[in-house]
Amino acid sequence: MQNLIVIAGPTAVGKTELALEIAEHYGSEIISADSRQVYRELQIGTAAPTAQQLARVHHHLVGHRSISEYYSAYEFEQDVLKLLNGHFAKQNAVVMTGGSMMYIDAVCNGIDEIPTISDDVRNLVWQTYEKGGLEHMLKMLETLDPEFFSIVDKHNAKRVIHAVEICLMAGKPYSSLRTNSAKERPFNTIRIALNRDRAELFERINMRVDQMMTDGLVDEARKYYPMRELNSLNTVGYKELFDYFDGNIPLEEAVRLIKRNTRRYAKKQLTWFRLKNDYQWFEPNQKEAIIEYIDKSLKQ
RNA sequence: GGUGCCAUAGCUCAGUUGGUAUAGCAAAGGACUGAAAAUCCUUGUGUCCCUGGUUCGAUUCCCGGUGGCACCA
Repeated sequence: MQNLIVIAGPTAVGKTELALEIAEHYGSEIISADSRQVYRELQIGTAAPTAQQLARVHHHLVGHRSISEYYSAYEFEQDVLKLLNGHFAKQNAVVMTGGSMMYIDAVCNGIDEIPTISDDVRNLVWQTYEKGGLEHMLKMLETLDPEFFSIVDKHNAKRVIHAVEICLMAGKPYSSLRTNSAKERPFNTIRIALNRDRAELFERINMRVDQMMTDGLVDEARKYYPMRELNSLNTVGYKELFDYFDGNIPLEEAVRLIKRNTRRYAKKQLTWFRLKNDYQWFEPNQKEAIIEYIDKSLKQ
């Protein structure tokens, strides 16, 4: 049986290096589960694997899209399933590592089938939102899908708007498409999450941001500044620098905010992985224990 | 050594005419099913430097310490 070894954890915890070692140990390649490293233009700010690391182990789903392309958890799920059925079909163990919570979830548990929103519908709904505001969107949703309306976070415009989009696109209520159940997978998943002392983690984050700055993050961000409206650029490390380019904040303030927002992101990841209590937790330096755990969990 | 000022949350600080207390920054907890590094919600975390005194009651007033800063020697 195929085994998918998932190595999750907060940003900057040390996933990349450990995943390389685990992959080398099992003679596997690596599937990256990172919603920003998929964009080939974003190298420095996403801490994408270096040429050296890529040479050590072959990586998949890194830099395979352009920032102008649409990509989502669903596409990621499809891409991974395709790899597992094709390229990795004969492999007993495959390593997947990254910090994108929903992407990992889409692969491990599946994601409900809903229609992809067309540009027409998306534009229409957003124009409606801009004109009528959140109040109006809530009213629309209440009519289109009273069931989802009753449970949606009514402060979260993005969720409300998306639900309306889905209803309009599908021609039926979003809630009718929600299965609330995990998909059966033909492979066994072994889920490992990495963590370390929080002060130490935050220190690593701060230092990594400083390193990104000396590696030329400002130049990288400036190159894509004209395209800042793209969703792919609504990303920590870039959006703060765009504010700096706008003249709204000094550079050192942008750097401070990048560090803070990265720390907050790490905290959010920890919350997610912790509450999905099917992860086995380790410190990144417990390589031997991790391998022992994997060996024990591998299914033939 | 002398004089003055200061000591409150992790940091910078407000305040209490005596009834155990603010803010900002930082932080903590949580939600999440096709844009998720996105988006959204909640939360003040405290020997008010220490000892003693006055008082029903002291973080607040007084004495004495301790530490810091400034000035004078």
